Amino acid sequence: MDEAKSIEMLLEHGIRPTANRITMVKALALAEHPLTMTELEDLVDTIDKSNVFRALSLFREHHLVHVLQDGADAVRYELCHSHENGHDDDIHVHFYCERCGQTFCLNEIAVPRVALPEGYHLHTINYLIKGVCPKCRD
Amino acid sequence: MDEAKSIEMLLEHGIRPTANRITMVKALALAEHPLTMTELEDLVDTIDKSNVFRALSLFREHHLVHVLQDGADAVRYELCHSHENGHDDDIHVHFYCERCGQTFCLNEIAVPRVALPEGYHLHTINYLIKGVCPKCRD
DNA sequence: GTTTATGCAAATTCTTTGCAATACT
DNA sequence: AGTATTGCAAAGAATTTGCATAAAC
Repeated sequence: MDEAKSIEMLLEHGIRPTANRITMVKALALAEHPLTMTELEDLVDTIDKSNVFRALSLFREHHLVHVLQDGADAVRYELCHSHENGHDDDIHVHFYCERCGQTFCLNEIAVPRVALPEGYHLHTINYLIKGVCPKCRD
Repeated sequence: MDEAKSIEMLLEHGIRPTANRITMVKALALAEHPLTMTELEDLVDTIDKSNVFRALSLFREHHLVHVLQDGADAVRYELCHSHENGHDDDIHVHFYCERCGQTFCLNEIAVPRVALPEGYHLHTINYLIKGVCPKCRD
């Protein structure tokens, strides 16, 4: 993702596009997988982890990233690809390979909905499949 | 859950029923919600946390408990209610209330399946809905 | 008597906060 | 000037390991 696009994304979400934040958005966009905070820290290693933490919190609040847990109980962050109404509309299925430990986005697969009991109000859904990926299947 | 039932559950999963483990199974069974390791530690506070940790790891390996993440990115443990073929068959929907922070098991709602791309092998699914529960809805 | 489980202490890792310095408007 | 952002350091919390003792078989 180029500079201009990163800045645009930040502005769209009401976040001031500082140099660090732009760097972080680019790193998140480049990674094919959702990143842990630690992985992101390593990718942008000029930026202090406290700042990475605070920026990610900000991104979350403004729905620029969403959060998911991988099968190894780690928290991972991923850029939201759509965000029309304050909700995360791009809730898609994630796959965690128990052999290689990688987390994949299955962007093409939409999360199936369930009928919630009376009174429950849905905001977003995390759908994570654990298993073995094609590469590890052999 | 009574002593005998707890022992039976442990034995069924090939785990030696020590006093501590029985206590832990009872605590997990009594709790209506999935518990974090810390919560379980507090419930069984005569047992050291290292032992709680090791027992939970053992329970996981033997599919006596399964793991899920709540909406606050905490790891929670819950007794498996069925376990016929080495997989968790009782994969049901969980609901995390963003207002009160509680995690509910919606036992009656089965997790809908998706068609996985070629080569992916499914083992289990985590389905977590985040939103607002009836009590917090007012 | 050998293996397994336990408690205590401590190491590790991950997350979060305080605060002074810097950059932005 | 005034507000927002940043880096550094350090605090806090959660998880994990080493090792010596105790319990189970």
